[in-house]
Amino acid sequence: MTTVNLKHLAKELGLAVSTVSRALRDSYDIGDDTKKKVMALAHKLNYEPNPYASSLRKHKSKTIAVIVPEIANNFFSLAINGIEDVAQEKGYHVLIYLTHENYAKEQSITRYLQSGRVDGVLMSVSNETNDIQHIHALKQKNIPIVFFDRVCDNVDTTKVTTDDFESAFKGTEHLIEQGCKNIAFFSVPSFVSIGNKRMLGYEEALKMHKLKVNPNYVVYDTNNAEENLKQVKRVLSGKKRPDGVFASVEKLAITTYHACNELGIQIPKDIKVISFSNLNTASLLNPSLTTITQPAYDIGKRAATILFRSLDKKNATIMNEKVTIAATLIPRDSTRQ
Amino acid sequence: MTTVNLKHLAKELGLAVSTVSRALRDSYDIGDDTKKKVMALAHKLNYEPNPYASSLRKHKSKTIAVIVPEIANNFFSLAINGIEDVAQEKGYHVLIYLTHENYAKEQSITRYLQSGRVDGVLMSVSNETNDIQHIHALKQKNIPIVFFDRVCDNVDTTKVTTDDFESAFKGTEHLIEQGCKNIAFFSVPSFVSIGNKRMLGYEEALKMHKLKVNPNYVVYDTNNAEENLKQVKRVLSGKKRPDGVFASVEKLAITTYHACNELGIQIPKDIKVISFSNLNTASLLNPSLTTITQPAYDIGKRAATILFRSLDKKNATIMNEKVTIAATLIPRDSTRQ
DNA sequence: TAAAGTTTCGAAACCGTTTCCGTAAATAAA
DNA sequence: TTTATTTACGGAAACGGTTTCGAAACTTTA
Repeated sequence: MTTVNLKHLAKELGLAVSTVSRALRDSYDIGDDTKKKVMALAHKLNYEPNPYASSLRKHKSKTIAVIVPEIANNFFSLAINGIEDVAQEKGYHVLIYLTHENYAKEQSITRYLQSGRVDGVLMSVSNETNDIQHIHALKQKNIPIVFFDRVCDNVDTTKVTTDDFESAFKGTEHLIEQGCKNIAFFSVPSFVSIGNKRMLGYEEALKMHKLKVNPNYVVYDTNNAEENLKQVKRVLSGKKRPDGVFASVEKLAITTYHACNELGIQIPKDIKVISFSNLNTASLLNPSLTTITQPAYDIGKRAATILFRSLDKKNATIMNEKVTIAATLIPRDSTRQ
Repeated sequence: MTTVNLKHLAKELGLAVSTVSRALRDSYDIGDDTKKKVMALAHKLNYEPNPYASSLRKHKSKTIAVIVPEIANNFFSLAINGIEDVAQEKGYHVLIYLTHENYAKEQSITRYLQSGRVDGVLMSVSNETNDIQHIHALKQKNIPIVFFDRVCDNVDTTKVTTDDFESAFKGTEHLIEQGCKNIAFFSVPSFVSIGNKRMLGYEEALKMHKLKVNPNYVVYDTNNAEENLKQVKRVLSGKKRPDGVFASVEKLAITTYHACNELGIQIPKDIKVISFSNLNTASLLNPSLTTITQPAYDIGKRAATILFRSLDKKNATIMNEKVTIAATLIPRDSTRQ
């Protein structure tokens, strides 16, 4: 009930508040025996320093924000896992904010974070985010940001991603090697970093193999499951049905499976499917799904490590660099010839 | 850079800090025109109140902690989704802590939270948690806790769960109806709330149908994927192989699929499988998996709503009640006769 | 017109830590 | 012994809000 604070400890020990404070943080100018006495009483009374008082005084909260589009998604939940692991190790706390792929929400969240509640931000932008005013506003308040996966290329900071271009290129090439000639591309809008890079990799592979890019084969995530299914079915039941699908996001691979089930299209006989995905059941699907698997946990861990390293210095400056971690292509039945 | 605070606003307006503070919070005893002036300037200068100063003074942080065993898990990520949704709506912030099913971690987290960093806690205990001292310590600091899914029955507070006993009963009965006579049970340790209740439901169904409970058919999650696979394979390759598997947690259903693949056991011909699961690809598995699906999102939402309702009152008291939300059994191919 | 009430605002205390500054005692140097 | 230096600690300001108390200025009532 009556929460124990420095004043209580000080009174009980006949010391000054400042002395107790320094003793607890093992300051060099406090005698060893007083330190011991203070520590002992603090431990006995279960003293826990008030983080708000400390943060107010120090202008440091030992807290970061993680802003992601969604959490019920294998990639993001794994990334958060990685983030939380280093956070716990470094003594940081992590606040979670979901944008639900909604730009307005993303804006109001970043807006709020200018208050100084967090020391830094880890972020994967929503697929509606076209403008970066809100990001710059945060940076101007000296709050460092590290992007992961879905980055803003024209913001000066570190971005941790997979090799999206190369992976998309290889994935598309894999489909071509398996005999596909008409390859559909299901993705997020191309102003989103990953949408753009993966699209470019896909197109490059097609060009390299003298296949033509068919704009009718492209579907963008609408952020609405039913609408997505409708769009995918439209493409798969068009007059010239594709014989391969490159899904740039897991969600649309699932949609493709459902669409094929409904339309009676057989994978991989009629159409082959490959997807960026972190499904841990990919090998158990019917048919098992060929995936380009991103090291989601490592990406989160890496991004967090970079952020914390900068936060632990006095001048929290973050390099403008791109950190790329390779994804791995795991061939399975969905692309078997 | 130079963060704008109340003092700046006050000086610029020629008002007292207290006046500005009250104007911004629309206090009744400030004139309308001064209010407007204050609001205007605050908006113009992009003023964001310092949450730490406010929390320090008010002893309220508008922040809750969510403590879960893991996050790369469909149930928990969906639950967190529900939690974050209401939190955002109510203007609360959510701190995430992962225990990784580790009791020591759970202890140190709850220990730390006694500092008053959060106003309340939403929690699903680890499967190592046998003792509840750390929970009581939190309660004695007047920090309300609401449990969800994995609860502590002997703590006086609200617990939000699914109807674990009934669901396990029905799930087991479903296997029996599909012709199973020797049903294995793969679960979490039985001192965990869900482990216990689901086990009882399973046993009750067996008794009701005059089937005997075979302790050799029980496998408990060891928190180690390889070990789990070994245990499951041991049971599935024993002299008297079960013809049905009730997986109390999704993870072990996946393990069962892998084990069957490796051992050449066919589902559902040789063995039928049902599982508590929130896999959104359950219908796409090979074979599609019969699931008992918990309304994870709703559970999170419900638990959060209850917590916030109590926090918004002055005397944060939480009823000692059990809120039960029904799970739904979705029959699929893995239990087809 | 004086007394009473209302409206609108300012001064200052307060929340719990951290930190700057100062000082008395103990030790070292001259 | 006197003077410098170190050691060990106390006092008080500061962080940025919120809240209590009170007091002008203005309005209403008798």
